[in-house]
Amino acid sequence: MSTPGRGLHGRVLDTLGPAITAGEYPPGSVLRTDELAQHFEVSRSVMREAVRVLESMHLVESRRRVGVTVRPKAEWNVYDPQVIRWRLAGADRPHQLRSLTVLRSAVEPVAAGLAARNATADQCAELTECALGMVANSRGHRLDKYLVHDMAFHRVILTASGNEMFARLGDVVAEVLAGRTHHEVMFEDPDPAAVTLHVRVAEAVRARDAARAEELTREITTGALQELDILAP
Amino acid sequence: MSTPGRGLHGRVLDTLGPAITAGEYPPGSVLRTDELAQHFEVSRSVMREAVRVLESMHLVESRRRVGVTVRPKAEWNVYDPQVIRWRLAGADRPHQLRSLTVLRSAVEPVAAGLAARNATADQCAELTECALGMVANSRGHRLDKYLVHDMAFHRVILTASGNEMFARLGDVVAEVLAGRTHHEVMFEDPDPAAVTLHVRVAEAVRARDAARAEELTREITTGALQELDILAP
DNA sequence: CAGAGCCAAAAAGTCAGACTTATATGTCAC
DNA sequence: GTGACATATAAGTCTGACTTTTTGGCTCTG
Repeated sequence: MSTPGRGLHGRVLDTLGPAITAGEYPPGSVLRTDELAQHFEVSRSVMREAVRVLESMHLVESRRRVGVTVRPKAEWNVYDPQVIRWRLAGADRPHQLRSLTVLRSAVEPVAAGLAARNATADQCAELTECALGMVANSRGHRLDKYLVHDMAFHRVILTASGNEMFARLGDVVAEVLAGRTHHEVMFEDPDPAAVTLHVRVAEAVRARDAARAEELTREITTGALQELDILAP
Repeated sequence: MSTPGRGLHGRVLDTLGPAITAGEYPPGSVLRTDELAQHFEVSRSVMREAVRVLESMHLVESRRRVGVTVRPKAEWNVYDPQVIRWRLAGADRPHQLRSLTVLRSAVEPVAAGLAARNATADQCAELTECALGMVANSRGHRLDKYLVHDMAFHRVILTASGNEMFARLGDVVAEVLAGRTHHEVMFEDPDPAAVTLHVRVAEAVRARDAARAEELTREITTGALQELDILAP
């Protein structure tokens, strides 16, 4: 998923990015390129490249005679996959997870509706395959295998919608689902009702029933939201 | 909105970014840092910074011994405001506009529902103010003033939802609305029905009626979609 | 004492050149 | 043909000198 160590500047970002998104340097903090370069033991050129990347994510702003200032959270490019990963790895993971789940609840139903209209035969087949895979691994503590099919299912839906903006959320959704399985409380087998819903969505898409696909997906995402409310009311 | 000329590397990006997103360099094309530096008449350090930014947007990939290769469109960070702006300014503007409008149709209704739950008194007031501003400028070719209130209205909804991911779409929606007014066919006064819907959304939010706010907003975004279908069926 | 204007320091920005490192590709022996 | 090896190439890194912008204080004046 991630691309660790793609150059020295990447190594710097791997620790500076998480530090900033975790609020270690509060908004308004001023950093100096030279000091950072010394601290990370890299040349100024490398440090400057790293700062440029942070700047393009709107995490910081670089101004002459003042330095590199951390921007308020509200201005960050929260859709940048890198930023999302950093935040999911940090302290406000729960908050981030909730935000993303709400986003899912808005996007996925509409995407499913579009998928019912636009999915190719191959995509329909892949969808049912994923759903069957979920069913097959829904009992007996096979959470890992279940997860693989679950992620694939949602990715296919988003891709099959035919909307590039939706498609690009595949990674995000996958990360949310993985996070739920690995870090949150999910020891037991998945909810059978949820599994059934996935199967029915696949059927609806195959049957080109957009309204039903949308409604069923809405039930899935609503379930995901409720799950969060139960964990952290 | 944009930040023109924030350094030499920014100047380079202003022409190289649009060129890439416009497909001027098709996916797989190989660029060389040195050649680019010469072409733009900047030093290699500056060019490298520009490349790093493009890389963080997943527009290109830089590899040793190979060069800077343009990535396939499907991998671009299409949520990056900068990328969105570049694409809106380029050839696939219609396509981008459609994608964004579909995204709006998914997000805004849910955001409105949440706004009805979470909006502060101030935000409710601001919302009605915007709606009234729209009404006041809905007749007599006052499209510019109407647009200002329209953009503000949707921005307030997205912000008041309390979801940071939704809030960050304020700029995008504003740009879509502005685009529709300035570049697409919209000589006449706005549809009176749409104006009324905005007023009713404001009322619903004030009345804390989430379901109604969501449904009314869905009608607004559906209208926006139909508008596109009429223009380019 | 207030305000305008000026000066100097500070930090980012830019450049040029030398050197290092990874790696794609071609070559040669087997 | 296959594997090991050599080579060329382009990115990556570092350093040091120089430029530019901007801020904050200082002075001069009314």
